[in-house]
Amino acid sequence: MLGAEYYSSDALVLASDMLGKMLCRRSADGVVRRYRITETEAYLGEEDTACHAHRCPTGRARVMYRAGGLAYVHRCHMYNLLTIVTGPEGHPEGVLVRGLEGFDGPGRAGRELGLELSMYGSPMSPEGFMWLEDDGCRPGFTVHPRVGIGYASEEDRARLWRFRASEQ
DNA sequence: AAGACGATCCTG
DNA sequence: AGGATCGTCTTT
Repeated sequence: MLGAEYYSSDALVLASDMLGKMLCRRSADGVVRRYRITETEAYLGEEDTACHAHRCPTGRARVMYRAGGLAYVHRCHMYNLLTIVTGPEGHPEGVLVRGLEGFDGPGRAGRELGLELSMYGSPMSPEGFMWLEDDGCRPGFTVHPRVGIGYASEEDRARLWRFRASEQ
């Protein structure tokens, strides 16, 4: 089980590191399901014009300003997406979960996890709804531009901050 | 109070 | 290419 210290690194380091980790979800009936993370994206601070917290510290992204290890659940169209808050308090960053094994895409992953907005800000720990476990899997990966951020600056759109685990 | 838009997905 | 569909933010 990965504890609070794990989430204190920055989102760029953690986005690739989370590939292959198990995302564990305990549902209301107590059943725990585990999903391997296959795709992520990093959102890195106020300077990142693609980040929800860019010049907007009081809106829905306010949880990104807290110390890493919390769930930032937010709605996009009809789907709830999961971003895992990372880094130190006061620096808004996080890792968007864009794919789980068998559930490609952030919306599909969120739907499978049964994400609800009431999980906003909950800790990534067995005390909360979800947590991460490391079972030793260390996949190779490829890097890509982030998706769906047409509103961001040209240089931020060009950053290769999306990470996909290689097929094995 | 009303409108615009989105870190998406599905269908045709 | 376009519709679904709702929370959040912006504008009246």
